[in-house]
Parts: sequence; C-alpha cells; structure tokens
Amino acid sequence: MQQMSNNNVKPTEGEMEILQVLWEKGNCTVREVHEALNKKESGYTTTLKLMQIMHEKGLVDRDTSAKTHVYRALINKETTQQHLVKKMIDNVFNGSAARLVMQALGNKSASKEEIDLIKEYLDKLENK
Amino acid sequence: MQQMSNNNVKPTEGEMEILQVLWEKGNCTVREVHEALNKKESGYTTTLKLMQIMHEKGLVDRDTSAKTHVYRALINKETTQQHLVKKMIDNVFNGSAARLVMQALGNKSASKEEIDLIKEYLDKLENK
DNA sequence: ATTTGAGTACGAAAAAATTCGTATGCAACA
DNA sequence: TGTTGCATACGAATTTTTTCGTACTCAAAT
Repeated sequence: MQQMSNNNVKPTEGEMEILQVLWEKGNCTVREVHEALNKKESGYTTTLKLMQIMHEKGLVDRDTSAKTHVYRALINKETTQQHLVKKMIDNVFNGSAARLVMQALGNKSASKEEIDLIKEYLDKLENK
Repeated sequence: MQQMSNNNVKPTEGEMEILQVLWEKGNCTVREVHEALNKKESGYTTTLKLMQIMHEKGLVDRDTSAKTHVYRALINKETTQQHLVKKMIDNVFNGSAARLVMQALGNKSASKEEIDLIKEYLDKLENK
C-alpha cells in the first residue's frame, strides 16, 4: 500500500521545524528549507537527510521529476498543531486549556490587535 | 557553588512527566511518582534512574535522610511552563500567541465559565 | 573534453534519551 | 539467624534523533 493514515506518526522536533517552513512557504527545495531555518551549526546534508527520512515516514511528498527535488508537507497543519496543543495541555497544564491560554497571553505580551482578535473569537465561540 | 540558575536546563519529555507529578503532589518518593504515571511498559528502575539523573542535573532535590528518599521539584512550574509555551508559539505557531490560543480553545471546547474567565483576563490585560 | 558546482543517496558515527539488569544495603519478621 | 521484600546505585544496552562524510550524477561553463 502507498501509505495509510500518517496521523499516528509523531514528528520529532527537527521535523517540526521543517514542516513549519513547508506549511509557511508551500513547496520548497531542500536548500530553501535549509536556508529558512538557518541553524548555526548544522550542514546542508543534515537537512537533506532529515527530509529524506520524513519522506520515508510519509510526512512529506516530493516531486523528483527535476534534478532538484521539491518537497511539500503531507500531514495537515491544523491537525498536527491540535495534537501538539492537546499534548501540552495534558502534559504541562494538567488538562486545563484556560491555564495554557493565560500563560500564553500573559507571557508573550500579545499585541492589542491580537487580543481583540481573540475576544472576537471567544464571542463567536460562545454564541453557538 | 550549590547550583546556579538551572533555568537554562531543558527537561526532556520523560522528565516533564515526572516534574508534573512533583508539582501536582508536592514531595514524592520514587514509587509514588512511578505509580502516578503508570506507564504501561516501563519498569520501576527506569523511573528511579530518570529521577537520579534529574537530581544530577539540578532539576530536583531529595531528602536522603530516610531509607526511602523523598524528591521535590527544584525548578519553577510557571517559569518552565512559560518556556515551553514560548517555544511552542515560536516553533509551531509562527510566533503568534493568538493562533495557539484559538487552537487550544477551539479544539478543547472550553466551558462557558472558562471562556468568561479568559475574557475577564483579557480585559485586565488590555487595561494596563 | 574537462572541470566545477549544486544536487541526491545513504551508511554510519555521534549524541541524546530511555530502559533494564544486577549488585548491594537494610529492616522486618518467621 | 536466615530469608524475604523493598529500596538505592549505577554501568551498560537499546532506541531514537541528529549530524556528517563521501560517492555519484548531471548540467553548465571553461
């Protein structure tokens, strides 16, 4: 079979950084990804290898028709984020979403714009 | 010196689980921790070893006056949570606290009470 | 035609994290 | 006095993740 649900696959931290770039920029070459996350100490082939492994795991797909391959994320951004957030809520905030939220806001000095955005969102949430 | 700020130390995932228990329950023996997180496949000495390593790293302290040692977390819960949240925001939500918040709320169907709590909190945040 | 540069493939080393086996101490108790 | 049960200590094996070295290919420029 090609590959069944890969939603059970848990990306490592390094893989997450790469997925991040792919989600952000859309399709990318290895070099583009490597430059986007300009890790101080880490060679090009490291990024390459990581992306090859991700391909084996079914986390990304790639177009190999040209010499320089082009990668794209296969797993869903929102779903993956959701998993991670849920894990953090359980794991770090004893299951309380509210506590995570406050921590996130208090700490990160969110801008007024961001805060308004969130309020709006909360209103919508409440009215349904 | 005793030990300087250990806030640079980044707990591993396994260590986080243990810290969680220590923060929750206060001081604990190894057995108590091991039972609290009843990992399916993982022996008692694994938990013991992990906690010993955490002691070396300065993540926990322990009272060895009795035969059965009693551990307590040395690093601060809020500070640690803050670090983790910040990392997640940067790493997974492209620096947007708001996006993490919405993900956390949308997903976890927070109760009306929780939502109100958060709104209140936001108002306070905005007014200073 | 050669050289050069940018790309992939991939084994294997290195580093990090987890897990376990076994030695040993000690206290309770049969 | 054993013997049994829980506890620590700790080296070492295992597993997971990251990193790199090197070989090979191909196209473009010399």
